[in-house]
Amino acid sequence: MTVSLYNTMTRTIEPFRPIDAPRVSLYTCGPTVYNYAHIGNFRTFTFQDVLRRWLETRGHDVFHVMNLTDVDDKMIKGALAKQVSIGELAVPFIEAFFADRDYLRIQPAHEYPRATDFVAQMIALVADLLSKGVAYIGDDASVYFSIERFPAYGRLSRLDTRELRANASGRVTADEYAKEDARDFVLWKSARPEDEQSGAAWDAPFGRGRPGWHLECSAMALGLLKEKWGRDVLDIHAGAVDLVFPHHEDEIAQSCAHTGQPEFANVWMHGEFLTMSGTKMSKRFGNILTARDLQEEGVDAGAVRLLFATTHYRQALDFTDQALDAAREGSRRLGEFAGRMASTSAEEPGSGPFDELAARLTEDFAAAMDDDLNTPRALAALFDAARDGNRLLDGGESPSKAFRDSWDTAADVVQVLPARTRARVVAATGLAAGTSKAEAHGEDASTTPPSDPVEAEAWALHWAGRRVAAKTAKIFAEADRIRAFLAEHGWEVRDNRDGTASVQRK
RNA sequence: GGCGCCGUAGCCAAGUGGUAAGGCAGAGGUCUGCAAAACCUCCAUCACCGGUUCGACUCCGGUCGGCGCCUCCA
Repeated sequence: MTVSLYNTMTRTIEPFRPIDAPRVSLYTCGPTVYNYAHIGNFRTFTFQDVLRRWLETRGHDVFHVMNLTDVDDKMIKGALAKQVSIGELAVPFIEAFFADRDYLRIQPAHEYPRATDFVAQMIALVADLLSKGVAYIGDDASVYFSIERFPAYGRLSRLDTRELRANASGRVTADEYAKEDARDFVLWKSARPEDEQSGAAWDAPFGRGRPGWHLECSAMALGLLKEKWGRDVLDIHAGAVDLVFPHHEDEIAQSCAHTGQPEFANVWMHGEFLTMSGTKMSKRFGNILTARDLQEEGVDAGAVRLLFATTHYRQALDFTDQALDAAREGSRRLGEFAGRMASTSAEEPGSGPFDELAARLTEDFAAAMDDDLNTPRALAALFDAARDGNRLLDGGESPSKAFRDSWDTAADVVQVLPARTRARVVAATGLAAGTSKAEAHGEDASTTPPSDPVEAEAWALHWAGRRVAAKTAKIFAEADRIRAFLAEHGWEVRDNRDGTASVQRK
């Protein structure tokens, strides 16, 4: 079996054939760093993360580039509002983006080129397009790409089959267009005073100005790929659906006109939107939820990723509290099982039934993922394995190495387990490791938890130990009282089958 | 106006021309001092109307409803 992916260019799912296997070049459109990225953005980045992880699991050597857009209208506007340069505006938001990425357990790309670091390459690209005659300088001194002189234009978004309505989205400001054809797009915008003021203007042979939006991706993708592997065609280019037109369409035009290749990328992948109460999450609608909002609410990234993974990446996903709660609970259950399995000895050879489970999990998970990253089905395989695995554990079977490996592989690709899977265990004697005898008798047991997380856990374990002791002595009222007391402080106590107890922060 | 997507149980969500994965919630059990966890059982006929077919949720046509894109939005 090989991985099959839906290609927006052909509108079909096709077997993925790298140009130079096992090498795979992956270019994904990153954030514009004028603000915090919202979870709609991160849904896309998470889908790309799953894509990359699965390709790597399948043995591909992935070279992943994600650009950071640090020069465009929004950057300039934001910089002017804060009286800083676009470069200064970008720094904190890039840092925030990386922090959010780490929170969501998205693997770092190999390269995060900033548009402003590639101005020289972009200028060279524009110069080349001018010399090739597919670009021209308009009346406003900006440089435009001529659609007319690039007949292949419009293949990705099927432009030939539709008619464009001028400014149908109402998003175009009153830009005067000094273009020969309404569909021509800008490669290089001549400098305006506000560009100069925010540090967004560069000298170029064809006039001082700044790059058009689409230009950076072509310049950086081609530049880095050439440097890395000497190639000028990408294996996969991915982004969200709103980039199909015009962004990716224009990238193709620029890039192919420059390289002379028939394709800029062999596979184009686009993720659907995340909506909030049914409408697209967008800064312009004000219905924004950021990753850090969730983090501050104490939502584990595993739950967020499970929520994302329950819907196929090409389907719209409506973000609701109820859906998030469901994902939290599911993630918790998977984590519970993983924790149970981890607490069994890995030394034991494991039982046959677990080997059968392993075979099924491996096969079902891979089949689902190979089928255009069908994460909902892949999760079903994971949940099946957890259920059946729990049943085997209940029956006293021990997990085999094959099963552990299969589980770890699957769990690693989707990353839907909670970060904290295991509750610490306190022994049946009622004494946690390191607990002194005096403490066990309660002389200096504090009734308020320490603020330090490590000490707090020791504190909770101490009380859990006292509860076990009370239970052993059949003083159930005391045992119940301690459990309620710990619950008040956010700790859950659980009795295990073997007479031990565990604590976990709620 | 053009192009396109979607409508499956209380909620979320896969899926196949032959009678519907999985998750959450709910109900009833097993276990348990209690609780939790875990496991077991139960819980849909796939928006509506026509058509094609031996047979459609799955194919075709239409209706209704929701959503996206249409020049710098992930």
